[in-house]
Amino acid sequence: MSSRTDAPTRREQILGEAARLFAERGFHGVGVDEIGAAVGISGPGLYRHFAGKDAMLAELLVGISERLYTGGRRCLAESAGAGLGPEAALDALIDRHIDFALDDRALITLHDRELDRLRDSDRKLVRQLQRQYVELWVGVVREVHPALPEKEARASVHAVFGLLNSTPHLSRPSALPDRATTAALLHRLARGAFAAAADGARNADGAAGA
Amino acid sequence: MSSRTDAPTRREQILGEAARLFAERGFHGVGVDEIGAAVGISGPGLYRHFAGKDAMLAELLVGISERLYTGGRRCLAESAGAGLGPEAALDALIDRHIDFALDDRALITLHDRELDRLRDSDRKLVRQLQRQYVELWVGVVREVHPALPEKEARASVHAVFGLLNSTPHLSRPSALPDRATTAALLHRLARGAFAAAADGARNADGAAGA
DNA sequence: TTGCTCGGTTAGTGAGCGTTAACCTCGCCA
DNA sequence: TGGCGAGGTTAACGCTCACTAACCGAGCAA
Repeated sequence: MSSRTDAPTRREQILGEAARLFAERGFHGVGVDEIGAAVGISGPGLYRHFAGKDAMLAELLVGISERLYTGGRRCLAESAGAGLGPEAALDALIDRHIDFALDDRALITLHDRELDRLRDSDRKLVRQLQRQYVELWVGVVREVHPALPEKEARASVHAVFGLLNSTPHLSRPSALPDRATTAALLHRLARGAFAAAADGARNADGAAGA
Repeated sequence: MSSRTDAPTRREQILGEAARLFAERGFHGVGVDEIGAAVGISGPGLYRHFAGKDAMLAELLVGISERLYTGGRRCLAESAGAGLGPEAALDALIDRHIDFALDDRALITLHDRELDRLRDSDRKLVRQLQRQYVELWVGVVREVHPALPEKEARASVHAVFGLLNSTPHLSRPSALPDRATTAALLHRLARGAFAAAADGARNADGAAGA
């Protein structure tokens, strides 16, 4: 009984600020002194909590990949457990991902920006989790849209991730409508994209001209 | 009579390699020696062509922003000149952006990743060009889908950029279908996304519940 | 020939930064 | 009360890296 939005431990506090700073200025663009200052201690004090700057990034990236993947699995399990069909499952996956993109913008940004700064083993782990997460989506998308070939489904999933993850790239978030409207809009965009991909694949099936 | 895929000048060669390297490992992750080595000269020889590392990044980012914006304007002008409607104009914009995303993957990656490494004046310029480019799209999208409110149209355009720019993020491009198929797929995804955004906006107009 | 510019070279410098060392001070348990 | 570990501090080290200095050889014009 201690983890749920209790007072954040020092480690968590550091990770949060590090994520924000890394997302803002890039891993190499942020010094340890800055991270320390952001949590009120200075510089090398961080080494009481982490082995080094790399370790912070690794923990962030592995953490988010795991949360995305296990969260996605839980989504599908719950949806199946409730006897719902693939449409509802896809909706649930999309909504969960949108929550992530809107709530943890910094982490989303890091996720596809700083992956190659990791040690080989960590990078492999993150890549594997990402792949599994993608395959989760591909499976559901192809249940909803059986006409879509697997390769195109996978490319579509990647593209929709780009779509859903686009809001953190905005310079000033004030340009967005309120959260609920934005979430609904992103959801519609994603569903519409998948539907169009499948539609086009069906039409192009026999007639591959203009 | 000297620029069109003639032998690339040294400057262009350097810029090309720098773009590739920056995209791969980030601006701070690449040393000048590496860039030099990539074009066969070593290290400080670059300073005969550029004032510094920053200048290369600036030229790359300003260059791509300008090409996107002026390219988009030309698209619309040609489309209007041919007496075509907004649907065709939107298709042309999308296709042009897809060409960009597929041909200049490195530049697309840099474009939204390293913008804050620039001097203030350059960053302002790039931001302004980006804004103008977005507004180009917003105008056309709202002609095609008048039901879509401006704020949502703008957010949708940003999201679709994320979608179209997603392919460079792929670890290995071999996962994609061939270029023509990919381009067609991306086009369908983008159009489908816009259509769904507009559709939902129309439906949600009077009934804002579940 | 002379001499200048263009585009290289290698050596060196100075700053920034991740990391470590050495030390200090609470709070707590025996 | 005495010790000790957890979590800080400042100082310093060493490496990396952008950039500069000094030099050089080809091409070419006068």
